[in-house]
Amino acid sequence: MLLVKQIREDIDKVKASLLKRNWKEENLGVLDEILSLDDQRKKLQTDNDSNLSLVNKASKEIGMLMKNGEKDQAEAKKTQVADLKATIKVAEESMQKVNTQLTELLLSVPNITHPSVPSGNTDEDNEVTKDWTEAFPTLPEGALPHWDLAKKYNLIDFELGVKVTGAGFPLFRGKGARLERALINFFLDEAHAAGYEEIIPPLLVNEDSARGTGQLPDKEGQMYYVTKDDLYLIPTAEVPITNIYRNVILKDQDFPIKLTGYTPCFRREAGSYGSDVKGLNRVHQFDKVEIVQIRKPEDSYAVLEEMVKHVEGILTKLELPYRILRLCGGDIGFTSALTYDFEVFSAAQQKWLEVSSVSNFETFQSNRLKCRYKDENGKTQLAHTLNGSALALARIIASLLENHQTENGIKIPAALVPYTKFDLID
RNA sequence: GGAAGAGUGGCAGAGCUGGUUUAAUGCACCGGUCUUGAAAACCGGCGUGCCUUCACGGGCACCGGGGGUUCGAAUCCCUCCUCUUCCGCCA
Repeated sequence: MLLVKQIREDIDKVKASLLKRNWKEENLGVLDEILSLDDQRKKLQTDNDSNLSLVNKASKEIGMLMKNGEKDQAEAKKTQVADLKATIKVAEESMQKVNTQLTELLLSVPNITHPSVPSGNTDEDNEVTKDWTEAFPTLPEGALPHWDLAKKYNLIDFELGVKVTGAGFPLFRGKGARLERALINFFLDEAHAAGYEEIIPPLLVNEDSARGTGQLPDKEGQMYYVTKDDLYLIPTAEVPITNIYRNVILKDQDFPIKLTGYTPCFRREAGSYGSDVKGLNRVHQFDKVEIVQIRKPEDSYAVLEEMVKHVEGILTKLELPYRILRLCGGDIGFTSALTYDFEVFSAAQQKWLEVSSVSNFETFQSNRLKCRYKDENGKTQLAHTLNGSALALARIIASLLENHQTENGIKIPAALVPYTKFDLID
């Protein structure tokens, strides 16, 4: 959520950013509406505060009068106060109305994009910031997509997942399960080596947490919700891990904050049926290792690059051909200021598959979270939050299987063998 | 799941028979005096959000969350949450 201050200080910048996100010119009026509502809010508060002040003074006087036994005067004061309170009640109702409206509008405005974000409408307008220049893997005759490979080698049983739970809940078995577990450990070790503290968070979160990272109110339908206990299944480890810092004021020595965590992720994916749902491309439950950083604003963009390098390192060790995209205004997420997507080329499907997304949210998320720090002048400032998948398991398994298939079976990359304890799936 | 007790500022801890409490006091922390330096001692500062002011400053709200009673609530009432202890159940 943007601060009103951000809009007030440079409304043209915000407008330009919205246009880059392909907002229609006529919808930009929401910004002026926000400023006008904020003005109303200030006016109402100023007036109401002075009335409250009068009530406080009068109450003290009544106390004194009562003590001195001057009952009549005290009663007279009381009726005065009653009038004030009637006024206050009305004022507070309109304040609440204005505040609700203001929040609602603020929630509808996406983050200000970084100047480097290219304009564009669709994923075709994303900027390739690092392309794959080497040769793509050459696969044997009759190379298969991962869903066929998974079946052939008995790694993933989608039908059993359907039987036990339903569509989109894959069941891993045998070497498939062991490969999954190996990747989790490999990713966590990589993150640990890069200085991230490992967290095993709860997999269900309360409403405050879902609100803190912005899943509520807008993405409500994407989360599984346990009505009986009023809890949400996490769609990503970002939610519980980032919420560690909800309502926190950090000190200088708390930085840098670098956290990683493995969790299963649960997504209802409502409304997305029909597109790219085959195999592991889109599932309701998948494993992911997430990296999260909370940093001071002056560091956040260098940190974003560092996180990109981290993901690159992993993909290199997995011997997967990848490219990096800087998402354009039309494709970048609502909450992000700058996002890099990683895509792995699947030689079997002959297409690029998205495997990771690394973003800087600047203060957009921390404003909602109320995650702040004291700067060198002792002033409280919003921190910057960043996160990225490092990596999402399901799609990495898919690309590993597809790219490393040989006539004899699927070759496990050398870096992963210490984790799998086998070097070939056959 | 049942019973009892408790939730106060970074921590500890008073206030909780409603009205000089602007939330005492101690510790921690920051600045200063003293000192060659440090410690001690002394002096001052020391929560968050919002409104207002060029500024100094002033105002409002917040004592687990929400609601209520009252002219006035940390203090009384309702409700929810959390923690502690005991009982029950259980990996």
